[in-house]
Amino acid sequence: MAGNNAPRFDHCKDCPSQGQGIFCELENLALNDLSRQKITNTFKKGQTLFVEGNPPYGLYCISKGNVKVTKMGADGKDSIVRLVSAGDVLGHRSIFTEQFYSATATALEDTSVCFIDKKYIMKLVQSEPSVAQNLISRLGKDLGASETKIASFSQRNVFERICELLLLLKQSHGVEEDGKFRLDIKLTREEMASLVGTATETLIRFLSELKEEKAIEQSGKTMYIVDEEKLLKFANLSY
Amino acid sequence: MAGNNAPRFDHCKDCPSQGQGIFCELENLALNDLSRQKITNTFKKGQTLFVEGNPPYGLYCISKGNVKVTKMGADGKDSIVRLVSAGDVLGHRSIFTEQFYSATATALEDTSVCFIDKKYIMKLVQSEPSVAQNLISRLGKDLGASETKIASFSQRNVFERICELLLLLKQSHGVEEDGKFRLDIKLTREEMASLVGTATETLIRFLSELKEEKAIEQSGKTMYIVDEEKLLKFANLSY
DNA sequence: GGTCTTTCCTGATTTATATCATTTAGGCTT
DNA sequence: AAGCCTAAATGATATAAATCAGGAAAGACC
Repeated sequence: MAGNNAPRFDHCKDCPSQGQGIFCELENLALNDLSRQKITNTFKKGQTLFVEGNPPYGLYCISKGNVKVTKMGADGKDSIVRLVSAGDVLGHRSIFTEQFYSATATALEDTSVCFIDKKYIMKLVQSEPSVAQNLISRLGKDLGASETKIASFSQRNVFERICELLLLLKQSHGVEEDGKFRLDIKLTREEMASLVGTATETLIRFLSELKEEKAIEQSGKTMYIVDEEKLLKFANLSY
Repeated sequence: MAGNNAPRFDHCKDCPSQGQGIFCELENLALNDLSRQKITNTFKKGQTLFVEGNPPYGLYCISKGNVKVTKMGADGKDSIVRLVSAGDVLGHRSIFTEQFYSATATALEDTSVCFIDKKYIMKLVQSEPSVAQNLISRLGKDLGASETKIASFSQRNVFERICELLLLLKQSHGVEEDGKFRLDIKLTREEMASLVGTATETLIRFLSELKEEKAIEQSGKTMYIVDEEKLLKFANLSY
């Protein structure tokens, strides 16, 4: 209906999060209302959705692209504390804790994001138990992943954590392509190093080792998981 | 009314969590019902409330004592990922994610805990928006603390993390006593080391250093924060 | 009060990883 | 296609923190 260059107001029922989003259980009527309320934004690679220290404006639903969540360090060295992908929500932590954003969200590639006003999402949580429950579930999973990472820092060395990261990325962003798994996410070495909490040089060294071991492959910027078993063994994991 | 040795069914309105608990906004009627539903348990130091890998039974509300949440490592070396104190809830993460317990909860001292059945708390989240919202807020804060810890692992050295831990403990368990702050929580050196992700010997060395610097004091098993400013400076923090 | 066991503490040594310093290779831009 | 810039890779060295080892308190138990 809308012209070619008109702003797009896609309906929520066409969202790629379908089936695992927090609004999936909403009735048609409520979903229509939500669709009218939300605003669809696009962010280019490197642009920030929100910045640490600012007051939260609302909830973000990623419909396309990957986003990193970072916390600033004392000497300007940021750490990635979470990755958020299409179908995930973002900013849900800060809204309900009545705290300012405790981290910065930056687009890793060109992303498309639905924004839902704080007031509206607060109302929705009051009136729609399914939304509340899904938010609780989401936060619970995020907390679980976060605590797993904390334990990893204490219990595993850098090499093991790198293998663990590759396995996690395979799980969340792996796309099967003739036997291998292409990682459908664009991360620099620096970003990967930040994810496991090590120096960039150290990460690169171990990645080279994993290439020699034929556990991973690389073609241009894209990385492939070739031998998952090997990574599992290296990481001292069994999942 | 009840006899001296009868099991105790204290009413929720007498709970020490008052004012910050997740059930505070409940009407009298709902609170009475909850009080009848819950079971009050006691755990001695070292006993487990629940164990990693088991299915979740329900929600725990700590009414007295401190509890550590640990994740097992490959070589049997556990890491503490969270501390839970009187007024806090526990087990809330696993209930709604439909996952098994991803960690073990162990009493650090003799504790008193209210247990609320899984079915009942699920129902409560559906029917009482305030409970849902408080749970979201709790989880959000937990996630925030957890991600702060992740960033600390990447950005700070062991000495800085130890100072940070002492500051956090002062905030959560500090009791002012003639100028100093007594830490009202019983942690072994091994447990403190686990909290910052270092070796016990290393932690002890740095604690000795902090004693020499007159930043902390110790009398028997109890620890005192003497000079908060110094700790803030050492930790490279400003909060 | 004395033994036993656990926790705490200090010292010496090793090692994993950070840091510093170059080199190489990909991606853009013109 | 040549040049430029940023990211990736590798080598050499430094260092923070782990590990190994032994002793001193401090509780626990009889």
